[in-house]
Amino acid sequence: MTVRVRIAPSPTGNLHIGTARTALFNWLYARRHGGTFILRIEDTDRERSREEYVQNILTGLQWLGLNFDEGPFFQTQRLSQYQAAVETLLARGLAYLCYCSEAELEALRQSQRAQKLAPRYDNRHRHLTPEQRAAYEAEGRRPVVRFRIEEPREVVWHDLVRGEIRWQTQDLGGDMVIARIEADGAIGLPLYNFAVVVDDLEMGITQVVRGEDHIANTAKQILLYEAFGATPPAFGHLPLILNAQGAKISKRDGATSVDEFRQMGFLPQAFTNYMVLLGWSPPDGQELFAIEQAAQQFDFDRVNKAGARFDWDKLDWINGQYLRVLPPADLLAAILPFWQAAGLADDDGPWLLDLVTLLGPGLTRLTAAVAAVYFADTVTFEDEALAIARDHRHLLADFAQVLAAANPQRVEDADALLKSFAKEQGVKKGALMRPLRCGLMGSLHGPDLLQSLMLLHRKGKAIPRLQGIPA
RNA sequence: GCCCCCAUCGUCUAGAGGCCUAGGACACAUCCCUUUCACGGAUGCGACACGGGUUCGAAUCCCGUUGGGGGUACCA
Repeated sequence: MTVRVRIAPSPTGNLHIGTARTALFNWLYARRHGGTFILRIEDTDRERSREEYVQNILTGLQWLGLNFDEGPFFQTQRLSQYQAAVETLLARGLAYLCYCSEAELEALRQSQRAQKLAPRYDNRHRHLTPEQRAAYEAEGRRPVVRFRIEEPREVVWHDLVRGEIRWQTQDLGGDMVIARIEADGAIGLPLYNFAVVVDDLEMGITQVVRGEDHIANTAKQILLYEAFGATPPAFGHLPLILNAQGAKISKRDGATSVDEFRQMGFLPQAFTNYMVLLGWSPPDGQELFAIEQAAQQFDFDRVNKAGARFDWDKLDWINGQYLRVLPPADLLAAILPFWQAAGLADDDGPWLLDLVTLLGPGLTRLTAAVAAVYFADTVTFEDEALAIARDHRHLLADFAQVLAAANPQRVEDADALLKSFAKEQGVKKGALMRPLRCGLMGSLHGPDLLQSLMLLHRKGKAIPRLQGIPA
C-alpha cells in the first residue's frame, strides 16, 4: 500500500519545534517509501485559530525544506463532511445528544475528585426518553453529540515506535463529545478526535505519526474507526522534545517556534539535522547529514522511545559545522539579511566575500556581532584593549605612516611590511600584533589580524583608526 | 487521584543474551597548532537507576521498586 502520512498542526500559535519535528519524521518516512506527505490545518478551534499562524506554519515548513505533496487542507472548510459523519453515527445509534450543562459536568467531576475517582462523564444522557429530551429542549438547553464508548473493553494497537499498547475503555473518560450543536439545531463544529478520524479516513492516511501526547487519543480514535466500519491506519507515537528540566518543551525555554530559531541564526539544514538526531540515529552512526540522506535510511524501528532533552550546545556545534563547509557565496547570501538588519551595509561584493571567508570558520550562528567592527567608522574599544592601544599610540601612528607609504594590497605584503617595521622598531613581530589588534579592532581577540587589517585597509579604515587612538 | 509511556556518561545516542574492559557525538579538562579568540588535531574525565528472577552467561528477557514524562475537556 502506498504510504500516505500527514502533519496536522493547529494554527493557534507559530510553528512549534515539536510540530516541526513531527513533520520532519513524517516527511522522512514519506520520502523513504515514495509516499505522499500531506498538510492539514486543524482550525476547528475558532477562538484561538488565527490566519497569521497559518502563514507562519507555511513559511516555517518551507524554510525547513519540508515540502508537502497535498494540501493545505483546512478543517473549517470541510464542515459538511463532519456533519455527514455525525449523522451516520447518530443514525446507527452509536452517538446521541447529551444535554448536560457545563455546571452539571463540573459538579460531577468535583464529586468524583472528592471520592478520589478519576473524573469522567457518567454517560447519564445515553438513554434519554423522548419526554426527557423534550423537557431539556423546552428548557432551551443546547446539546452536544456524544459518541458511545463501550465498556468494559480493551483497545490494543501495535505502535510503530513503541510496540503493543493496551488501553481499557473504562479509562477513556466516558462517552466522548464529538460535535457541538448550533442554535438552530444543526450539527456544528466537530471536536478534535472526531475531525481527525473523519479526515484521516477520507484522506487515506496509512500511518498516523504524532507526538506521544496523543497516545490516549489513539484509543478513542480507533473506536471511531470501528464505528465507521473502517480499518484504522497504523499509529506511531514519537517521544517528546524536552527542555533542560526534562519537561515538555514550551515557551520560556528560550525558543520554541521555528521562526525564532531562524532569527537566532541557525541554518535550516543544520536545524533539521539536529532535530532528526533528537530521537533517531542512522545505522552507520553518522551525525552530520542532510535530511534527504536520512530519508534513505529512515525507519521507525530506530526511533527512540524516551524523550530527548533539547541541547543548545549541540545545535550550535552542528550549525557551526554547516557554516564551515558552506561556500562563501552561500554563506554571504545567508548572513547578509542579518547584517542588513543590523544596519551593516556595503555594496562591494568581493570585499564582502573576503570578509565572510575570514569570519566563516569562527561562526556558530549567523550573526552580525563579529562583523560589525569591519563596517564601523569608529572603533568601540574594550577597556583593556583601549589601555593597550593608548600605551602604543605613537607606535601605531608610525605604523600607519608606513602603511600609507607602502600601501600593501595582499596579506603577504602586509606581513612583510609588519616584519620590516618591527625590525626597524627593534621589537619582535609578535609584540606588535597585540597593540595593533587593539588599536584596529578594539579588542584582544578576533579573526586573523593580517587579513582583518587588509579588509579594513581596502576600505580606507585602517590608517585613520591607527592614527586616531583616543589619548 | 486514576490511566498510559519511558529509563545507558551532564546531554544526544550505539547496543536485538556472549563481539561490552559498554562504542560514538556534544559539553568539560589538558596538550598540540597559533599573534589572540575560534577552527583543527590528540589525550583524558564520564553511564547500563535499584532489587529480585530466567540463563552456563543479562545493559539487553521477565517481575517489582524508584524516578521521570504524558494524558485525564463542549483545546488541538
